[in-house]
Amino acid sequence: METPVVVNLTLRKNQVGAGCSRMSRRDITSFPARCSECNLRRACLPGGMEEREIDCFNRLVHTRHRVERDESLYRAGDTFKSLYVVRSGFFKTYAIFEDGREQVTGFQMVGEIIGMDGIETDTHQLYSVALEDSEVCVISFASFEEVASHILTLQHQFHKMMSRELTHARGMMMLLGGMRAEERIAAFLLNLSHRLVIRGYAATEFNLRMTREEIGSYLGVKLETVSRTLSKFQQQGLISVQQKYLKIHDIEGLNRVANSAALPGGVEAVA
Amino acid sequence: METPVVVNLTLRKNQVGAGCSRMSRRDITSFPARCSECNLRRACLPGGMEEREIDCFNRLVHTRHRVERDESLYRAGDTFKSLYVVRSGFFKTYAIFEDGREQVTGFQMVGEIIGMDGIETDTHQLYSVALEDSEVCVISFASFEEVASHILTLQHQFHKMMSRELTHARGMMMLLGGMRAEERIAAFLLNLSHRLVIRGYAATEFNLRMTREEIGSYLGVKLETVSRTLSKFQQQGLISVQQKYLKIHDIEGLNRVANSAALPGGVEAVA
DNA sequence: CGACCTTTTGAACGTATTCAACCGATGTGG
DNA sequence: CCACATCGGTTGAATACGTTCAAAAGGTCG
Repeated sequence: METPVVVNLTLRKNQVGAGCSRMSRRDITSFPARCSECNLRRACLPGGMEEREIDCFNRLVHTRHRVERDESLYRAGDTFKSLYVVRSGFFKTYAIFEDGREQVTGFQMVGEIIGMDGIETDTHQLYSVALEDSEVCVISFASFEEVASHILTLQHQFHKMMSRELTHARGMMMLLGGMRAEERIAAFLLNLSHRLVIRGYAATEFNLRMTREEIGSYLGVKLETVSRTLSKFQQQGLISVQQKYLKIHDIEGLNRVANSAALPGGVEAVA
Repeated sequence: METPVVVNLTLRKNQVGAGCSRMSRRDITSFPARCSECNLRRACLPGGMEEREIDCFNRLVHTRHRVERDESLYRAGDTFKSLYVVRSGFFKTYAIFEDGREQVTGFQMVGEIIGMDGIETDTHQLYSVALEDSEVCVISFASFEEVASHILTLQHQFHKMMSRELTHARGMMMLLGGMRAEERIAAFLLNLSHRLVIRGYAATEFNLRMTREEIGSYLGVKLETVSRTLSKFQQQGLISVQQKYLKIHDIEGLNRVANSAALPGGVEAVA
């Protein structure tokens, strides 16, 4: 990476207007709240850093960014410049097969990082789209690497986050390679619930932000199978669903369904 | 990572004898050939580094290590201390479900890195086993991070390698989530072939180092399906197989089978 | 309100799994 | 060195799971 370390406020400036659903310039709100005051700081990149270091890191976060529902954060083929941390809202990433089929590769909620798919080739491999009105913090990757080389904690934290991505991907490989439809869907619900709990939300009651088709695409089953399975879980009294609204009645029961082929490391590692 | 940067020559010393197939001390050959003279250097971690930097990096590689067929390089639960680069031979990594089932998560050949599954938690998540007599270079990760903070090229190269791991894992997610058995197996063969070519081996003729069961586990199908599919490919004149020996007759034909659901980025990204 | 999209549910179908038998290669011990 | 046990691989037949096709209901948004 030869890029000089300069502040890049005009993020993706050449791409505005390239597509109908791209981010437009007015969305850029210059200067976010400070990282040291952000309540996501523990889970975010500065995790484990000292006050002084966080201030230093803070300089990397040039912009906060609004992304409306159905807007792209980036697209496959876009030049990779930045990582994004979800500050509010909900995203999906997906890839497109040559034959046009779309496969969801992940859902990201508050505090999670988006954009690592661009690091290898300096070009994004995936599409990232907001599933609801959202906000992200934008971190210039070149600057980030520069700073990380001065702050070992940060470097290590980043390696851990990439490693966590890998763990997650591996969990998905195991889910897709070794679990049946019911198990996958149970694991998926438990994972969602788990991630919500961590963020202080209710564990057993939430709105699905994605469609059945997106869930199915992510889990490697058809949307009809998702629908049928959710109905079945409802009949069994494990959950209740009406459209996007989902309530888990028997988290232990779901665990039993998922755990008939459970992964070591539990729910975090899956889906 | 609070670990002080010290040379750790007595790699995994407390674990010798813990299991029957562990590496034993006599396997440690102190000091390998120099990285700058290694013909893997381009593809390996020092990729893109200058002569001077490579020398610096070279100091990280404390030991070369023999691992015999069926021996573990590490096991899930082991403390993570080092990354390993395959210098010769062939490995598989796998995870074990709670119910005892084993799932292969990857095959590694010459020049590929093993061990990143330990970074997140400082504990290995996977098992790594040699499928034939092999040799690895051992890189202390703490020292590595230290050095990487001084050599931006190295840091960036490492980020790229982790990112490549992610790309690969994502490719597998797509393969497992979106392809049918025939497609998976075709993609797998093409991927093997591709990786061999890169390393200067014949593209169309090689010995499978793994069993049908391991292939199946990796691809999310049963061993019988692997066997049947290989037989079918043979009948179609695409390949010929006898036991482990495999010859590809029609690489384009295989491509067509795999490409009925091809991934963007081609064969590299898959399997 | 009407058009469209998402979801649900049913029935027929197809692919991969399961169960089982058999073959061949490999390796060990008498 | 051969006999035998074991492991890996192949192949067939029955089964099960998830898909596909189809129709209709429920929501959402202009």
